[in-house]
Amino acid sequence: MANLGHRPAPPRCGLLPGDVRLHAEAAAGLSRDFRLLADPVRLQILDILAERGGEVCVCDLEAALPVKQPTISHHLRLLLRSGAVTVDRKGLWAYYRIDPSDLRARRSRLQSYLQSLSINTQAQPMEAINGL
Amino acid sequence: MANLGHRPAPPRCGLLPGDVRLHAEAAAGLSRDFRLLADPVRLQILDILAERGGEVCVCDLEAALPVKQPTISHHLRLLLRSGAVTVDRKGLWAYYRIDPSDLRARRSRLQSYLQSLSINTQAQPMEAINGL
DNA sequence: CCCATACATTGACAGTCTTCGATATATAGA
DNA sequence: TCTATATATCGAAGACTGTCAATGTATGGG
Repeated sequence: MANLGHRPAPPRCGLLPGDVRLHAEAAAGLSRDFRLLADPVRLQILDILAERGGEVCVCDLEAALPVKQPTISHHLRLLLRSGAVTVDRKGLWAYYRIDPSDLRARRSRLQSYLQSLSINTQAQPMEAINGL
Repeated sequence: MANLGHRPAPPRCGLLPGDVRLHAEAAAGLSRDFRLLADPVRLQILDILAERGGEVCVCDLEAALPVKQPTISHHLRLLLRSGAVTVDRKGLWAYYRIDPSDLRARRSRLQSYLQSLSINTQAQPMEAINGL
């Protein structure tokens, strides 16, 4: 119905129906993971938290980063709500730290997506992927 | 000059000067990498390109994805300008494919950042990291 | 109590991003 | 040359995001 004589016989145009290997739901979840890391300030916050594991208060971050305190609190809330970091409040201070198990899970997800991208670009046969 | 008697002796507040392990420039570059992958449609496009390595035209993507053709062209342009994909125009069709070496470089960058985050969260002594 | 400090929250603004209709460009068959 | 198709581009609308001043909340010293 789509090829009535005017098309120059496209090699495989319109062959994909509506189902893709990575369906919309999984793509949305993955994109959320990537989006959390798609901001330079958040990347720096996580780096500082990792560098000094466990004894970083907000004022430390404020001193080290090029943004004001409300902005840092905003980013920390995003990191907190996504589960990437935890808080430990002591007196006036709030000590944030990376949640190691969450980080592992997150890295595993991103890695396996990026890995799946490169399987077929290395000129490997399809059978190697279908086994996953 | 900052501790004049009213501060309850904060453990290490304000210790970080202005230099962080991950400086702003590197963080900006990394965040650009993550941002490219921070959209579900782009993730699906890359997945489809990887699944069928090399013979995917825009109309294939249009048939498989939940967005209209101008949107797909827009995302393809972003992927193209960042170097993640290449085009091969033949007649009416444009065949996009993943650039394997760019993908490798990109994955290596993201991986080494995520790796650096987890070193200190595994309860390792500081000396192990200072050696890097 | 009063005050200083650390951090959170609010509200507003500016910039960016995604999306799509409309339109343009290019290619190829008749 | 005329028409149909594939893709690109333009322009605008709407949503989302990062930023910060102002303000609120809680804690602790004097």
